[in-house]
Amino acid sequence: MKKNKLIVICGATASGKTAAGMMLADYLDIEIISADSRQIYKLLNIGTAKPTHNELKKIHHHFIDCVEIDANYSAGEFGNQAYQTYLDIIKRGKIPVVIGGSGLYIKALCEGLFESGIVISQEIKDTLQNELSQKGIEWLYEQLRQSDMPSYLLYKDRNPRRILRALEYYRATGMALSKAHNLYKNNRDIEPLYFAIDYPRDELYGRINGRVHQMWDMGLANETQSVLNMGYSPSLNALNTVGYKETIQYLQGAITTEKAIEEIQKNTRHYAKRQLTWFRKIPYLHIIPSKTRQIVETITSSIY
RNA sequence: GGUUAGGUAGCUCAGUUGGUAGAGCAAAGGACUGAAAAUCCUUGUGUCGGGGGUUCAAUUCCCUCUCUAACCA
Repeated sequence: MKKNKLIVICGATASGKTAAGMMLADYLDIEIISADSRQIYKLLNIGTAKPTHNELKKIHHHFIDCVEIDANYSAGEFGNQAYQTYLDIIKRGKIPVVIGGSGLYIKALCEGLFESGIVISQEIKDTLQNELSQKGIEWLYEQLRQSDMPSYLLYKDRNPRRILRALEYYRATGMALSKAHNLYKNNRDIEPLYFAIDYPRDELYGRINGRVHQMWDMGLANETQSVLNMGYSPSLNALNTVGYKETIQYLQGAITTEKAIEEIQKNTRHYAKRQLTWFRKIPYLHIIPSKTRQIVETITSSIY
């Protein structure tokens, strides 16, 4: 099967991905598939640095503002939906361009996560959550040893999220997650062309610090307050997001404005660092210096 | 000028009954196939403010200088 090339622009937060997309649109007839796990939510605008109304009007963006803030969403779901969107864009004769900072979302779209069609019940998840808080991570880890040896060896760091995930899959299906990974491969007929926008670290951190101030001045606190006023719980996954979790603390009176801004800046830097770790390992990654002209030139020249 | 409390890792501090020191945070690196802006792992040598003294040995005791804070003049 001949694989279709797919342009993917990644990069840490605040590295100018949106702007790069806008530049590209002047040269190519593109539609953007956003691979961003937070811009996908409705109501979260300022803190997620969503593209502006004008930008959204200029280029058709997919997967922005399309999930309720209290919905359970996942990378796998995104991967499948975005793949359909990708096929549709191709069919209409346009060029799809993936832009985003969520590494796992990009992977889910371009490579596909494993696919077994299993939906895990809330009951199983809640039970495991209780076991974690009552019996502790070591007990769960031991459960994993008995049910899924490869995962047991893989998750030596005792990351509760990953152990929980492996166990819930096992309890729901009776099959080890590691086995399912090998059994249900999901190959996509996509040949991704990865481009990463690169900034010197201190310059990137400077941009992040500046942008957080902008967000605050644009009314991040008001936006957060109005979401809470609608009755949504502060513990929603969507609100467990850099920018919002600190602002919630501020609104609750736990920290000052200055502290909130500092914390958001710091946590955004941490986030950016994790993104860079993820992107660095992508094979055949084209690294583009942070000059928009070069971004367009590099991308257009490499797709033909 | 005087008194007191301090000057220990980038920051906030702990500690050594004298044998050259350790936490948290920051920072850096890493993992991550359905919660991923999430979650988790690894990494700590620094003239222990300067100088002198006592001692086999001082960052730790003594003297002195210096800086900071508070209070008293």
